[in-house]
Amino acid sequence: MNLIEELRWRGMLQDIMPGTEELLQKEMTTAYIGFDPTADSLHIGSLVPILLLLHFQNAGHRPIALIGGATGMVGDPSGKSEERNLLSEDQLQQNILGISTQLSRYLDFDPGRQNAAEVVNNYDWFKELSFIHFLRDVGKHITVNYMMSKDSVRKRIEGDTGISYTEFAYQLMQGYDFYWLFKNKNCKLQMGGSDQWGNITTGTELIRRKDGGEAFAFTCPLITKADGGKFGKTEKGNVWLDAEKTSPYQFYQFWLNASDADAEKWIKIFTFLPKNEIEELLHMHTENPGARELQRKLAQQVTIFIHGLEEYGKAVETTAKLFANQSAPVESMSIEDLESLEGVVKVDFSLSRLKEEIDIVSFLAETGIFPSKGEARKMVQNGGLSINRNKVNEIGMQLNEALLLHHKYFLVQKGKKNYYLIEVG
RNA sequence: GGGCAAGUAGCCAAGUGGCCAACGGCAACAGACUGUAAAUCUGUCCUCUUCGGAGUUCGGUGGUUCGAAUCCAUCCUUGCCCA
Repeated sequence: MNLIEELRWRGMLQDIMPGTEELLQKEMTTAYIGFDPTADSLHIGSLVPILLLLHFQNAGHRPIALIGGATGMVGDPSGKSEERNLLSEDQLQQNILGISTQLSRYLDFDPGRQNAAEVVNNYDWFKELSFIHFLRDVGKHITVNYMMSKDSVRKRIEGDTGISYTEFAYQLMQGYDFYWLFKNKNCKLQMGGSDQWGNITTGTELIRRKDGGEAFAFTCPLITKADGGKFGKTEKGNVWLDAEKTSPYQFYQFWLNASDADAEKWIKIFTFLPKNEIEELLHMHTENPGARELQRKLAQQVTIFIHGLEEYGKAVETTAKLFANQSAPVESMSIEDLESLEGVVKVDFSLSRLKEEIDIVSFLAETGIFPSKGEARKMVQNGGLSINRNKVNEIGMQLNEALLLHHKYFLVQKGKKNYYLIEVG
């Protein structure tokens, strides 16, 4: 299977320009994908582009990850129904740093390799480009009519929020990126999410008109959930690649909780498992979906890829302790079990405060598990709270030392899946 | 610069002087059912609360009124048309 066939099989190919496949057969090709510095860490939404670059590199081609230091200052209108707020320059600097560090972890930069990966920042070429030169060298080649026909622009023009000149010009900047890389890095291919198609084709158009050059592109479908929800969100917000923001345990849990339909698609996209192995897994899953082997494998592969084998091991262990035998009495958990729960939110609580006898609602608010007593109360009244595996049925329940596990801990559950370990001392 | 229209909770959206913390839908969270799944049903969903209430909201500011999301003035933002 060549690269394109493989990506097609994995469901990672949306649009592709004619000639792209031939190009990839013919020569070692350089391709790039852009990453927006909208936060100081990548989240799992950016995982797909990273994986694309890796597949690309594994197929013997040369990947470039572009960080949008310049374009991030402007804002991409694609997929946005409203004008965006600009990030401060300080914030951007921080984000660029965070993201480039992360990217370097996942791609192979070994200079001994002929197709070693590279990270570039488009600020490096935009900082020297004056507005006048940009207008003369870039703007002159693309008509407004052409720019307006792009989906991202047209939606905003037809909608009732409008689009600023700044965001309108965004596609020209991205187009220029492609042109610059084409000229300076012999980069002939751009990849990206399907929402980038319009921006990408502005680039190939610019290369053609300005230089008579031929450039190529393909895009990957945007990841969706079968139930129509947003991909990559949990009750805690985004799922980040940064272990500080989303612990490996929480990361593992995210994938483990994938629905059957999603897991079937995601196993192909988010793992590098070969076709025959995936087909076997899918078969097993159809036979017995309740075993959730597919979700387990998916979570395993992605967690190992992002956080490594060791962190994966801890995540599985924690999962086993918390979920394997949920009806077992909480006493079956040893003090070691509790102490080694990795990635579960841990909170310290004062023993003297506990000795005063504290009602459950105040306790939940004071530990920060809930932002206010009102919210804690609502959750308890909804039957959504357990302490040491016992559902709290009474709003006025008092906590005291006698209830501590191993004289030291409370295991608090918010809903079924969110655990907190409170250490009292 | 002139004319017209619009701005309501995370989003969409109803309300057009008191019965409005504001109909409805989506999203989100929890419960039941299950497989830590989906679908379905139920509850919660501005903030705080001693669960009796209290406080702050309907682009901003000022005003009319016993009383304003609703009326008036003015400013801001956005769209459409004209110059």
